Amino acid sequence: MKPTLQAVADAVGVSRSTVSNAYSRPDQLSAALRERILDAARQLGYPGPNPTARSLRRGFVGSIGVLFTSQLSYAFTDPFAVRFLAGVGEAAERHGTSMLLVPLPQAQTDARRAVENAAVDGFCVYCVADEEWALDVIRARGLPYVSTAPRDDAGADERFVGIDERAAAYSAAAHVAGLGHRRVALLADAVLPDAPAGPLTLSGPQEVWHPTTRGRLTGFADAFAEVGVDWAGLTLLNAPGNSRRAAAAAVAGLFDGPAPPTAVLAGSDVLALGVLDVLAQRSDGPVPPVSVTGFDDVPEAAAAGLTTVRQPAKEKGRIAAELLLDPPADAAANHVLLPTALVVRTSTGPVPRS
Amino acid sequence: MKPTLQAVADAVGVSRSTVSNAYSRPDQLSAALRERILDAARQLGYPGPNPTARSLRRGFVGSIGVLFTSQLSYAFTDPFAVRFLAGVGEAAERHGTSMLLVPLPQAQTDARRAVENAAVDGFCVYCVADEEWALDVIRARGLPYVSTAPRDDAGADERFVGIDERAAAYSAAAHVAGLGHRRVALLADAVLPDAPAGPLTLSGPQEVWHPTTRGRLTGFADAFAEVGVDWAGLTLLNAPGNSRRAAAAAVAGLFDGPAPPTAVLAGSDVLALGVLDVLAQRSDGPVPPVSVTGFDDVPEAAAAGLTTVRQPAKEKGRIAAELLLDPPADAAANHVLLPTALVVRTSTGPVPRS
DNA sequence: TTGAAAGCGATACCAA
DNA sequence: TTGGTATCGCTTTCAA
Repeated sequence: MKPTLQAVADAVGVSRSTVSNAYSRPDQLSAALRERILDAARQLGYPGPNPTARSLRRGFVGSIGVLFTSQLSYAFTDPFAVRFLAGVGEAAERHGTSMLLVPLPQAQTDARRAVENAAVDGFCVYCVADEEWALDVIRARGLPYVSTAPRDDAGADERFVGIDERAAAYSAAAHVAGLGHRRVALLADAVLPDAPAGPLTLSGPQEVWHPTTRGRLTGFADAFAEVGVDWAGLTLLNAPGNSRRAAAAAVAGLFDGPAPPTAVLAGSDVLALGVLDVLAQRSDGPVPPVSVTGFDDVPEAAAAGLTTVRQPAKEKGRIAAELLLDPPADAAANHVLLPTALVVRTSTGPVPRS
Repeated sequence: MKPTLQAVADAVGVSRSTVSNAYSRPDQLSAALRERILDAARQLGYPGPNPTARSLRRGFVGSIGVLFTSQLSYAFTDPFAVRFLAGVGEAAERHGTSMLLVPLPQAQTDARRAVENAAVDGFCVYCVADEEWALDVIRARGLPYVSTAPRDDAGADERFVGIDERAAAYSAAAHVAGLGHRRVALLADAVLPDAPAGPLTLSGPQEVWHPTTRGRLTGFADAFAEVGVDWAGLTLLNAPGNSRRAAAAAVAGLFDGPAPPTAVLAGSDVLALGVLDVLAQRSDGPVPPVSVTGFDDVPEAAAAGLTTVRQPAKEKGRIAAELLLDPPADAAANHVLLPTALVVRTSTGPVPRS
């Protein structure tokens, strides 16, 4: 039987309250008595107050949840997600708070249950797919949360950290348009739920399912509309899962037609790198170069010479956690927009004369 | 006031037990009643049983802790650690268990407190530095744990997953020795606690502080002893923090002497990459090439052409978590040794004729 | 400075 | 199938 606080109290001959105070409120008893209690505890092998019982009584846990609306492995596989986590960890560490990573089962019902059962004081929601159901549960639990995906119906008091997806995407597309590209493919994750990898037809970017993807595709479209290429003139490709492999699958055969695109704008670096993988393997004779852009500026992008839009990944995580751990009094400050920057490298260039 | 289970019971006109059963043991009541209860709960905005109260009563939490005896940021920065985490996540996901990442404050006392307070059912201990104190706390709490560092006094029942550090390191060193190198530097993290970056003198590898580092350095020494280079003939360098930067600091000036080493054996890929960084920047005239080996075979190693010892990172994490989540009945199976393999790339070559 | 008593919100046994 | 009752281990007024 593991010793409890009661056992220590009995051993020393004081009440439970006093032992509790010895741990949590040293100023409530004499230093001597405290020492005596702590000694007895050591003697008995009492490991300190049971965390769960303490949490129940106190009403808070001392840890924040990080929710990835996807497989948990995504959190450690996607380079952007990893840097986001690093930021959360930094803030959590400074705050003396733990991070709980909650895996979500595939089935909706079980996933809800998982969010309901997470012993946390709040959530950072890293949105990979639909998250509305998760936010519902979190709100029902009365827990605070910070979202990183733009939400149309976000209340003014909703805590958010993110970027201006549309403007950021525009900057990349305007660069490519400025280089003269007109036959262009747009490649993104989660264009529609459950759509397979490959081309897709939508009547406009507003039909895109995922809010982040929607923002980026809209920005891409903005830039090309300005140079006379409307939405119908762009090739839209879905790459479910946001992986290099998905990107490769999505662009399969893309360059084999009579008038292949001269540029591919990807919704993430990971996808862009997947496209570069494919292009690098096309050694079937001299091929006109294809311009490729990414999004995020993950570490791998620099080595690959990828032109991309930089957004501060770690910062995003850090701020998300800080917004959760000590929310600014000023309501407006709960909505943070991070800066982005177009980083031009070697993966983009003028349209080749054919 | 948030509704409690009691409130739901009152609303439906049943007892608390029945409501509890509706959530946790559906087979204990009629489907009709269960529906009625769940409906009422929805109506009242009851988010399901309070996780903390449930944990207290049930005696377990449903999450495992991952302990990095270092800054939490290490977990997301070090490529090997990230892959380890991915493995843990995979197992946790399959098991429906959450992962708690516990940041450890610098001060020992606070760090102990953090381990005492973690609401988990067990720990995966990823050893970066001294971990003995943490294991003490965990044992006092009566919680199971899995260690990844070889421990001299490990009981037979201690769960462990790792590699034969010494033999693995030997394979790399033997390769380098076989190429003819005799003037060699060994570079490692945590050779001695609190030692600064740079050269260090020890009377033998058994004096090395950290068990993992000790194993690897011993393996290196084994190989060179076989070709007549004893411990005193090797240059030992400490690189605290296991970062590229630490490696760079450690080898500063190393190649400027009259008889510089022709090879550097690093205790990790990260350190080896740091050495390659330094070597790449030495553009002061034609320099004889220096052979470099790493350890781990992280993703970055391949691109850098680093000769290294591969160990299965993700596998290690996965098995650690599995050992924790459902320990094999067979005691011997609680001690898992993973295979390693020497991967020869371009960073090693024959000794240049000077 | 110390202790008595009242929960925190739920679960599980056992009886009905 | 359902409900009563006794905990789970601790914290926190409040009174002494």
